[in-house]
Amino acid sequence: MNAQVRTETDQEQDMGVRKGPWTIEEDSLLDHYISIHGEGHWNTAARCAGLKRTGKSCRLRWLNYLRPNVRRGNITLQEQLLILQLHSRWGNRWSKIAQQLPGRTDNEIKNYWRTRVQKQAKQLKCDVNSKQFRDTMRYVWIPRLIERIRAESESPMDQPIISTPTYYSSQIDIPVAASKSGSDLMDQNFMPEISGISDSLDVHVSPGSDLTVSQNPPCGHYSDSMQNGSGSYPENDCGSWGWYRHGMDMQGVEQERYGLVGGGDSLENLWNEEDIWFLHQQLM
DNA sequence: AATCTAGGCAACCGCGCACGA
DNA sequence: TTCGTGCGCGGTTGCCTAGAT
Repeated sequence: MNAQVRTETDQEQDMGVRKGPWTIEEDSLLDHYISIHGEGHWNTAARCAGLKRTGKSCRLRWLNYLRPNVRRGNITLQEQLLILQLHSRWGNRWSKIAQQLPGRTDNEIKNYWRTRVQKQAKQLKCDVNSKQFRDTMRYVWIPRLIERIRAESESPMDQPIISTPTYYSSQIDIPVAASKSGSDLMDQNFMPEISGISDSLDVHVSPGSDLTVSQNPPCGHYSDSMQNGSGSYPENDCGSWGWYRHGMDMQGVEQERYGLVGGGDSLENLWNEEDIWFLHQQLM
């Protein structure tokens, strides 16, 4: 390293900047400072609050932990569903996705994705960006989640114990309250029979898990028609499922079988705006 | 009971953007 | 226009813990 180019890290070390887990005292100092001066100006906050932390570290601690109304743990089915859908639309735009999940942080959603979703991709022996994985998510997991949401709404006594009661108020009864069954959350025009598709994918979801695949076909088992393309689908503004607009067979099949018309991106329409808006309202 | 391993999560790092001087 | 600073974001790392052996 050029001796004259001092990095931020070098300077932090000189200043005795603390790293690692936050202590209760540090939390208290930061919380107290922000309660008086408000958010922002993180470097100033770190300095004036008497914290030997970087502004970045203070900001992160506040946003991910100290901030009021931060929800922790227990990603709900509805939230999982929304995450899957929004990720399909926006890709790894974690902060943008987090904005649609009140109380959730981008970090938490990112961790959820990496630990739960990517784990499933690993079990499938394929990449999260592969067509197989996307199809599995679309045709198996999302319908499965919707079914579970519907099942829970129909038998509220079976609902799991929730850590944040205010969130799980009666309004969580999504399908009933909005005259939409769980499956209605998915635009039927875009959902072929789940069984048929999942059979063709040779993928089965374990009944008791959210995103658990019980049979793991290597990607090579995937039918040629489903593997049309390179296997990598660069993300675009229309979502990480942008591959769908590239003349994939499934699009033609769906259009033929379900009468898709119009020039819209069929994955964009996997859920319509109303569905996404409605789910979002349930989470507010 | 001790050790190993994998999962989950908090925190850090580096990059890029916005903005003001 | 350039430079410095602050901030936000996505990617990565490393620690802690629970379960398996």
